[in-house]
Amino acid sequence: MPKIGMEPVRRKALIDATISAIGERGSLDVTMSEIAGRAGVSSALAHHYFGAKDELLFATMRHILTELNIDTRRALHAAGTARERVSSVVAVSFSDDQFQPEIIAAWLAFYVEAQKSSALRRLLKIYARRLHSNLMSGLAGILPRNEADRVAEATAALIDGLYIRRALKDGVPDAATAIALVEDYLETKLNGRSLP
Amino acid sequence: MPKIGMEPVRRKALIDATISAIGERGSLDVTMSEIAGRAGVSSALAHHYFGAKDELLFATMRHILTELNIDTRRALHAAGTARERVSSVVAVSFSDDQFQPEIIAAWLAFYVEAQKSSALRRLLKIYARRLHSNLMSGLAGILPRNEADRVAEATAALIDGLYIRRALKDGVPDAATAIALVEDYLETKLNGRSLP
Amino acid sequence: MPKIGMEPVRRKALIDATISAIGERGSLDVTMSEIAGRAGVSSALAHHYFGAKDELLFATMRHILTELNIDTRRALHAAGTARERVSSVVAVSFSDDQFQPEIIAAWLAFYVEAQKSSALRRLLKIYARRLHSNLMSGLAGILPRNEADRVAEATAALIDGLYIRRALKDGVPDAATAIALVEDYLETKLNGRSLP
Amino acid sequence: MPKIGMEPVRRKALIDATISAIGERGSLDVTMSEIAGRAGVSSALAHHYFGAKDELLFATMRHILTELNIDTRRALHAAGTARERVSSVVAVSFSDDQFQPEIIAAWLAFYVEAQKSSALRRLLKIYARRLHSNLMSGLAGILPRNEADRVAEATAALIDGLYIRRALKDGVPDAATAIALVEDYLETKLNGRSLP
DNA sequence: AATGAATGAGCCTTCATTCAT
DNA sequence: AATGAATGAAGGCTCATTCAT
Repeated sequence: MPKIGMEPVRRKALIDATISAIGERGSLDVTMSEIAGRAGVSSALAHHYFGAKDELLFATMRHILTELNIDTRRALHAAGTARERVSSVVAVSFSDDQFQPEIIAAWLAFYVEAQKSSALRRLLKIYARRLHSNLMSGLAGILPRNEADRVAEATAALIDGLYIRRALKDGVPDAATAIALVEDYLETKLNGRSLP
Repeated sequence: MPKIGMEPVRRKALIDATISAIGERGSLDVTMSEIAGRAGVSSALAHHYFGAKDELLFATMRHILTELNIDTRRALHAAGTARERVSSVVAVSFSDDQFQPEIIAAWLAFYVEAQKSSALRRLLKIYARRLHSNLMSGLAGILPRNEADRVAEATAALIDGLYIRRALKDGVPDAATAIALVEDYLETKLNGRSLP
Repeated sequence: MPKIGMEPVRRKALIDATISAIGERGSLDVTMSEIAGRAGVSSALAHHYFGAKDELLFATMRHILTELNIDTRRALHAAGTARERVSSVVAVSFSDDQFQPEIIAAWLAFYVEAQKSSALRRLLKIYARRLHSNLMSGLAGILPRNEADRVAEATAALIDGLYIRRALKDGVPDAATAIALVEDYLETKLNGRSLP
Repeated sequence: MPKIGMEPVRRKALIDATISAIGERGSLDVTMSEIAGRAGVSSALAHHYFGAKDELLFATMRHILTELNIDTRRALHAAGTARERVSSVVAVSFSDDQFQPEIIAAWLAFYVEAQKSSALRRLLKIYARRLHSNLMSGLAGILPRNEADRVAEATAALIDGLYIRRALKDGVPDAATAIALVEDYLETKLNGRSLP
């Protein structure tokens, strides 16, 4: 077997391993050895490719955000009406790819870490801004700007809130229930409304 | 004067120190020495009173929850109508005592830690249940049980979501805006409704 | 046995251990564990008292310099004439306490480390300045300022040079020979001279 | 073009890179990667040609010594009288090629490393012996053997001492001053002397 | 001839925890 | 009631070195 061009393979494996490790431990308190072990390589190699733990974590968060963004783009593209745009954004947030224990745990852990790391904070702010603007891309066609803004804000908070509650595990809303809750809110707010 | 009856004083000081340390660092990654230092005692003493770091953290979370509960009890007691009961629960969540950076950071950090510690998880579930039942104590007088349940669920998620978004700091909703968002949601859902 | 007031004891033990470790290895490439082990404590304790390896090394160098300075002070105090002052400075440099393998090796190693550490460099410069001024305290009474300065410079270089050559071990000048060489130089330069 | 006969080119490049790396860092604590990088090759290649770091360092020291020896040979060849021979040896030691920060730092670093490595120690002893015999090749024509030996010893120590002091940088003797100091010493010792 | 890939070993450092006083 | 003394255990990171290509 040729051993060339391994870099992208290893990077991907390490990021995946990071997600699963964080998911299992439920926090960023995972060792580089643990991560490297899951990826089937030595911890030295993880350092070789990412320089430091911080950077591996950062790359992982960025990866998650990128995936979310890709999914969202795709969903928005498939949406027809403004109303559908809004729903599709919500739907992606609770899709099987996103709303799974490991990703949720990672998400939460990164929120905490963001308190210390300005790089991570920046990343999460980008996510927040994107979510808002994605929601607005639909809401702006239905409600007056002002109101649309407020509804987008609330919807985003609702999504994050459902994520955090999901983290408590057992008993709490599954994806379907979560979506229903958000849609119910949207329905109430948008009911009978539509810009002329 | 003999130094007698210091225990409650030290416990309180250590818990306060824990909150402020967590608030400043933004995570539970604070050392026992750091906490003890803030409380003006040796780390050995912290162990003497709490046994282990876990237990100090646990006691701290319980303290925060207890405070929240006391505030809520008081607010509910002062509320007249069912509608007021709902609003008072929301108001307490965003009161000056609760919605401050240190407490928010601690809150978030505990959510993450709860993934590992079942004791903490239990505590947070109690909080979730209490919040739900407090909201229900008002909503049940206005909406049919089923619907009330759903609104309570959404309201709780909304509150938590606003907390988490506040953690990203700058620019994000202050207490007044946060309350307005929740109240707006409630208004829409309860508008014109009232059990006969 | 009471275990209080150990700090000065441990600091001393650790510094001594550092000197002997450096002396044996012949360089600063000694591990904290090695040093701590020689001092009969854990490496964690070494960090507890000195914070970091750098600081332990720095403290060690300072210790050596301080000892040298004390010895020199004492010798100068005992010296009668200006000529005797010069000789006493030289004598101390090659005294049993200073001119021993361990100290010489440490000395040399610190010179190298000084290239990287400005703190150490400062320390060694202080040593150089002190040596010069100590020599001058005698020479100034014998030669005109200009010439005295030059002789002091050469004497200092000679001393350092003999140290470095001693580091190569076996065969090379022992203390007596070293002193003889320096004194021979001084004799030639000072012969028949004395300020009126 | 086939890349043939690269060996000598690479060896030279690696040795030069080693000197400059050591000179910059001020110690032998340079990584193989750093050295290889400076030479524009991979660290694996450095191992390919030199086997191990030790050997690269050894080869580097030998290179420096060889250069010094060549320069000295040439200078001695050009010298007419015995007195000139002595001066030419001194002059080479402080020539632009030798008395430059990088070389001085390397020199010093190697002295330290020699404590551990007997191979290096042997090398430095050869240097010491050569320096002595080169000086003697002049002094023996002027002073009786005994005295000549002593003066050679002192001169060598003086040279090394001036090197070490130069390592402390700023303010300390430049080449001209260094030479003046040594020549002044020689002048005093040789003044009016000459073997019949 | 040359290198990317990979690792084992080791070091500094941190920290919760214990214990004697 | 309180603390200084002390440590074991563990983690991040570095680096010389090897190997397959």
